[in-house]
Amino acid sequence: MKVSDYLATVSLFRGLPEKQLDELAPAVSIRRVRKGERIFSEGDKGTGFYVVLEGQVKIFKVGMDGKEQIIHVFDNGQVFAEVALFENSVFPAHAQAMKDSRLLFVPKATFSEVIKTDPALAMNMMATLCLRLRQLVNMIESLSLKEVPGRLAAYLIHLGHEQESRSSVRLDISKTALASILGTIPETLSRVLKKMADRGLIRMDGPDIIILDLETLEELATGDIKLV
Amino acid sequence: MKVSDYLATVSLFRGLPEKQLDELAPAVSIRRVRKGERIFSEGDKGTGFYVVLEGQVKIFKVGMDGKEQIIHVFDNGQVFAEVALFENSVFPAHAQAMKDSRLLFVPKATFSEVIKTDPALAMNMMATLCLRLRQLVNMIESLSLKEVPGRLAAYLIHLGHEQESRSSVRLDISKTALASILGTIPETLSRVLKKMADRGLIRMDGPDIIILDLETLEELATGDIKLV
DNA sequence: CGCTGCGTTGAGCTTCTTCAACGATCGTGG
DNA sequence: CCACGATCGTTGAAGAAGCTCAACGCAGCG
Repeated sequence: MKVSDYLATVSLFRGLPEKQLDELAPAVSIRRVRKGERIFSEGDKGTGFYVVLEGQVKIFKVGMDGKEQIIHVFDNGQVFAEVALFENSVFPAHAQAMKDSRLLFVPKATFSEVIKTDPALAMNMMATLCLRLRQLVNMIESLSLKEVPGRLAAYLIHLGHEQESRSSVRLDISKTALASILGTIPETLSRVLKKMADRGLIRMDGPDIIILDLETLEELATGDIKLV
Repeated sequence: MKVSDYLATVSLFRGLPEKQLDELAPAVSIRRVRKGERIFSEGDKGTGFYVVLEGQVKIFKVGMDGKEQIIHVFDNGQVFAEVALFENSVFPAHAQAMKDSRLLFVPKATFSEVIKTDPALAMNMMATLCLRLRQLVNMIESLSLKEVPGRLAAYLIHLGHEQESRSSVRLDISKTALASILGTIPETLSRVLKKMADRGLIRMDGPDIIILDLETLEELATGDIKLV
């Protein structure tokens, strides 16, 4: 598989003429990282951005006590760290592989050249950035306006939509990581999950969660009811 | 003052050839809103974006109990609601004037035309979006990793940098609004401010806050110490 | 086999919110 | 000009939510 074929599968590059892809291809490189390996750290100078070819990557901040807040988890085909391209400054958070992964690295200079001359690529990039903005706004809403059960319910529903399965959902991450995404700690998540199971809203089966009562979950997510 | 002169003062349009500005100018309109007036609501279709010529605008989400989380406050010269341009969908949050304001409205279609043909404008726009992204990431960090005193300390320091005054800081918003920005409620903010004043970290004087002990504030912001 | 990381459970405590009340300020209308 | 209501900020007391700390089971893996 050629590099330009990889590029073509990335939504960021969708619709780009082959000519442009061929221009990018020779400059990109593939980086393999192992589970747990740090990809970059907050404050590092951004020399380019990444595409996840295979594996899983988390973007996170660390509080002074060591507690992690996961900002984002990226899977196959997704682009991350584009922020570094436009502010010629530094990464705002850390990136670490959650599984053994293969990443495509696109150097800033090369990409800048292409994007300056290609409005379509610029439009794609802006769409990607806007999508990300939207997600972060929702995350802020969740963190500040909802309690943990509400956030969890929203997350499960979201996951259900993503996996197009109305009844069963697979967590593709550890529960510790999920806790961090939800802005809480494993103990609290465990208790909330248990409570949801007790109430008959879900059933747990290892990495799978079976949604038994979607309606009540939705009421939890909107804050209409509480999980007392 | 011509419309294109207004446009030239906006950082988003900085460096644009006059020709492009003239192209935009006839399509934009000025909208006056009064304090408290809703500019758009979450879920509204985005038909364009805005520039604050004069006044102050807040972007916020509302929890089901009516509690507000302010995502952003925009003052003179700032652009907001650009998100609507690229996803042809809806606004992710509400916008409301915090003071009587004059806004410039730039319709989506016009802007899209120009941006497609002008890489410089596209680059500016991406820089704006990335800056916003960065701010939101920091906000998420704050909300999930720091306690209220830490968030407040970080906010005051940030304000000090912005206003380039190391000792005195003016809140250009109500304390209720500040509470919402910090993801808390006025009562809690009031107590924390009082505690900081008691500890000799700050002194309050109406809308001004005098920073007496920047060093300790910074330790609070990083979580090194607590405000017990 | 023992180690390590993950998940779970319990007890106590901190932080923040809720609810209620009150003072101050400001704009408005009598 | 004063009185009134509304909004904002403050303060107190009580309660809820989630965090910390500690302990333990369990699985995977060297």
